Amino acid sequence: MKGATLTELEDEPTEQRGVRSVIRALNLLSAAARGSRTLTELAGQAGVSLSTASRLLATLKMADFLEQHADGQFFPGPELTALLYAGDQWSGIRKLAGEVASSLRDELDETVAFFVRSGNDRVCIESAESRRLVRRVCHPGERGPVYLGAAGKALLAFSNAEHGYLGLPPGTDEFKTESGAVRTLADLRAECAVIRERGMGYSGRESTEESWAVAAPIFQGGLLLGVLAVVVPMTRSDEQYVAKIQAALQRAAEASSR
Amino acid sequence: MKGATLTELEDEPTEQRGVRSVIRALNLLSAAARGSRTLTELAGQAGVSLSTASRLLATLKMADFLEQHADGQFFPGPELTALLYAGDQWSGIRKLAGEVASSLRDELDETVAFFVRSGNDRVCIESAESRRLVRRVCHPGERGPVYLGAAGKALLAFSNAEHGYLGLPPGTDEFKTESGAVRTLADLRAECAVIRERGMGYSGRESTEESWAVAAPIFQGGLLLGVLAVVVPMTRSDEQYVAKIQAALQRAAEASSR
DNA sequence: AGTCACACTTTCACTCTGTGGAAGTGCAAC
DNA sequence: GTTGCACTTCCACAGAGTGAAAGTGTGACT
Repeated sequence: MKGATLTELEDEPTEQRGVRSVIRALNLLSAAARGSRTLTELAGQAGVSLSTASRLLATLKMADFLEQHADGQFFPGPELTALLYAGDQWSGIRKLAGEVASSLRDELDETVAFFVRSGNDRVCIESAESRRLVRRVCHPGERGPVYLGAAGKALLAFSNAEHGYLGLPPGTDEFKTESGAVRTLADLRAECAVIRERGMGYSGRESTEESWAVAAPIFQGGLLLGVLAVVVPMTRSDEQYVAKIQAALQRAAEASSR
Repeated sequence: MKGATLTELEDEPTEQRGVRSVIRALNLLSAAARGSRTLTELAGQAGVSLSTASRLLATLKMADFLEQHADGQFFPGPELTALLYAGDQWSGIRKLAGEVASSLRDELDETVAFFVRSGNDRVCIESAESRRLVRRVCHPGERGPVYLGAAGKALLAFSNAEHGYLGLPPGTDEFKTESGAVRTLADLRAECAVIRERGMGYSGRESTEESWAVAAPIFQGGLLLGVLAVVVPMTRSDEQYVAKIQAALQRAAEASSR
């Protein structure tokens, strides 16, 4: 859960702790933008006392980052909307992403998602969901470190590395996958090389225990726009099936690159 | 300028003043999302001392709302991207909006924008810019009160008024247009009636001195999604031209309503 | 009508957080 | 070398932000 991660910033023992009231307010804002509505719910998510939440929410409301309907519920406000759309670097890509994703979904009936790199995270900006009873969902806004999962590693492998290198926190050279496996920076480099060679990223049980994924880059004029990923529950993971999906993904990705 | 309006919250003499550090942080965030990059610039825009700005920006960075490149410049961070795509109430609409806007732009070679209502503001979420030398620009994220301009008034006129009535601050019954003209609440009601009758909003020198606009509603299943607006510099405002644009807009809006 | 439960707001005294001036750092230009 | 600039860190102090508790309002159940 995301709330937890952010909240941790508050009681980070060593190093800088940031401005407390600001961190709390941002937590509340995130929670509201992700669908929490009532004061109590928001306060809970952000781990803040009711009175404090009330005060901070009032501030966010004054600044037009949130609005409050007559029944007391909080919703994203106009300034937040404006901010998000003003800063959106991907508006152009998204249309393409949506089309590719849903046509591939129709072909495979598996969830297909489009990821871009933002800072050191991979963020899903568009997805088309499988219609099967057992499915891996992946909603726009899903976010995680670039160095985990097929999509993230593909973003790393095919980017021209203008960003801070490989996205690991400075000084780190080991990290864990969701299943507990330990990877080193050298592993990661090696994986990226393999991915570049194969033209496609693959991962199993990495960002989620129960699913695997393949991800292929989409280029436009030699520039990496993002990656197209097929995410599948572990319950469907036999060899031929994986091969079939890889082939379809390859085709789709190449068709939409220019 | 927007910065000023938000900053005013800080030294509002009477009534609640909100949590100071939060307001300042939000100012910095707005400024960054709107294109300010360096510490000094951001601090200036938000009216905050350098040391404070530095501390608050560090906090925003820790929370992933901003990221900072190697050269020190600040950019919107992954959490903002995630929020944009996670909470987006308009994701479905936006695709449609983009298509309609750019095809109408191609037809008229005037800037076409798509507005939705968020709180008591109209916000541009998509636009296609005229290619003429003299043009009115309108970027996604542009925001203003609902009761000003063709787009805003069209949003008012065709909505089912579920929102707080007409969007004027409670107790107000007069307001000024950009050109200084004074309007009353009664005027506004009357205008809305006319707009409903004509099926289209019109305004001249209202949200900007130097341009006029027409705006038509887009419905989906009887529900107002937003309005499509053509915004044109005053330098092109003869009668036939206005009529031509109105006709084209009407056609486009009806074609994309269902 | 009366009681209870719940969701939220306001108050207030205390404390610890956030503040801004000044000093420090690092870099690029001259 | 020296100067100027952009930014960061330090620190003592003031007052901003905090949370417990009391207050308000609403809706449900009896």
